[in-house]
Amino acid sequence: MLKSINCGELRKEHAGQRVTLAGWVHRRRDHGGLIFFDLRDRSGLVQVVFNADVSEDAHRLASDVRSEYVVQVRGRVSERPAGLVNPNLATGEIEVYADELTILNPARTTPFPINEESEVGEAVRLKYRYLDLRRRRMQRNLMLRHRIISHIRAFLNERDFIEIETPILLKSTPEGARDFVVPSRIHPGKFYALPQSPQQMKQLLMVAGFERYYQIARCFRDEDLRADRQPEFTQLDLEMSFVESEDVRAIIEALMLSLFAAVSDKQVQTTPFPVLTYAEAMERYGIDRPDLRFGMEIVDLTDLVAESGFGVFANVAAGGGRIKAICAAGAGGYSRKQIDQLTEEAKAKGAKGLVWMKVEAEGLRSPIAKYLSEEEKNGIRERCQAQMGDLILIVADQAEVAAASLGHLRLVLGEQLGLMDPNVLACAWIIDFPLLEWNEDENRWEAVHHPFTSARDEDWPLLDSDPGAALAKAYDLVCNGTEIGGGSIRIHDQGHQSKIFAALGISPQQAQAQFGHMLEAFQYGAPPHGGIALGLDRLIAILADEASIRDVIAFPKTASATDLMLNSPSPISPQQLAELHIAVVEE
RNA sequence: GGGGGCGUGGUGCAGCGGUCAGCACGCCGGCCUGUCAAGCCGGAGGUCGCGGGUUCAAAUCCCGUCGCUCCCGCCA
Repeated sequence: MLKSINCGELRKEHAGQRVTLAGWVHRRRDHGGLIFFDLRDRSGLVQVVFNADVSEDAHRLASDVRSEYVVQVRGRVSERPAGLVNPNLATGEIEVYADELTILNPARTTPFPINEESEVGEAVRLKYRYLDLRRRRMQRNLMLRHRIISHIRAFLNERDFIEIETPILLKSTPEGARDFVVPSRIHPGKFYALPQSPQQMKQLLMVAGFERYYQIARCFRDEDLRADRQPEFTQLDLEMSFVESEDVRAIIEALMLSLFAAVSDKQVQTTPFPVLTYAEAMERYGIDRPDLRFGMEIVDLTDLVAESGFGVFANVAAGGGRIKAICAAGAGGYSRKQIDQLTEEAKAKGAKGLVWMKVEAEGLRSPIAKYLSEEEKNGIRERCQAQMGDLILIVADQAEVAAASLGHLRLVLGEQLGLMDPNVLACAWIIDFPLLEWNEDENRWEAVHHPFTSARDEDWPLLDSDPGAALAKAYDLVCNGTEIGGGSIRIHDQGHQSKIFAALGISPQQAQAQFGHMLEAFQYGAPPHGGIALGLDRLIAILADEASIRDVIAFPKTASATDLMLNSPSPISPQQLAELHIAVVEE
């Protein structure tokens, strides 16, 4: 080893010891005859002192050293004199008097500072990702990521789960996201697909009798990117045999609580995690992944204003729509401009307009106040539990539009009013999702979760009569308004699976071609089973207080799915193309 | 596919028709034995992303384009 101890581990009790350190020069302070280095390795910083009186050679060499040089230092650990202790440094009670310095490797001036937390444009960070990763923020994030994944493995191993790897070269399926495909050299014109998730494989592992499987699985989806979506991302993929929804949720909830306690100072808002039905979430929060760190729930005013003198309310109510509201506590002072912005936000989600009411000493102040009776105004105020100084926002529209637009406004206001406490983890389960949803464009039913999801036992007959009303044995885990996981109890018999395929408009021939292996497997004694997949990047980002999952991934892609360091994707040679039987078509 | 924001020395930013491309940090040189964002003195460094247009005059206005980013669509 080129070092005897890590920089950041040195403490007062090491005083007097002779040590060898190796690391990067974080910062250099040159006082002429006296030179200080902050020497950095993964463990942290320690101050190294070069005194011309101690070693003239080392001191002379030290004056040539610059930031980010890789050096080896030998010297004696010494307690700092009184008054020279640095309380901001873990190693601040000591320093190392160097008598020997070796430059292991010099460094060019870096394109951005490594030794400070200043903002740097993301393009530059990504081009020099290896330097960005040297900075404290990314070191911290990736070490947190490691601790989280280690904890998950230990927790599941302890509970008899078996980690099994599944193929990266898989088969393309029509359902779901766009596949990344890999051409076959051996089979002209044929392609593998990268897994969107190991869904089918993990079910087949249940058929194989492993009973409890997990995998830290890389998944690939060729869709457009977002702050929380990368073309490749990591899931905790998990599957269990002989379980019901509650069993899967229980083990994941226990895992989450144990994980949070182990790696985070954040407070879990509610345990056990609240369980909301999808319908309830949509009704109260206008979204299927509500941020439960704050209230401001959506209330329904339809019954109060159905006969209102305000024509819009009466007409919407008469037309089968709903009049819904949220009450933003303390936002009664919002300016005209601020309310206009809220109106734009509501319109972006489909609302035709936004009615506002300010609760003031003289009563409700609102452009529509004059059209409302005292009874209506009092009713609204009471239903909204509005206090003096609050702002009530009302949308009258089809139920879905009213809910979606108010759900969006709720998040905008939650942000503006500072209601999203970053030190709180508000987790919840969302259950009873619809099994199917109607795809207008393709004029057919689609699986909401995936085509292997079981309907609730009592809902199977609905597939024939009212497919949209059937609810699934599916569950999502939501934390602070982010969906961090989803799963379901699967279908484990051929009959139900065929019924789903039929409902999805997949012919028996198509089903056989695409999913024949699954249907066949179900005939050989498939156990009842279910599982879940957690988006680890999102979970880690929440725990790391990062807004983008790029900041918890070592080498992420840009929003346009490129790698600025590798310059990928890139063309391949005509020889490679020929071998793969691929012709590139110029557009 | 669509909409918004940004692009100016190495980094972060200011300048948004005409003195002037400026500030901070960094970098280079000098001085300096107790700093820890060391200090002091001096210095170098930019075809203002790229292309076109408007104008007597463009970093500044317009069009296009490229890159980064946020959002919508998309993401079983």
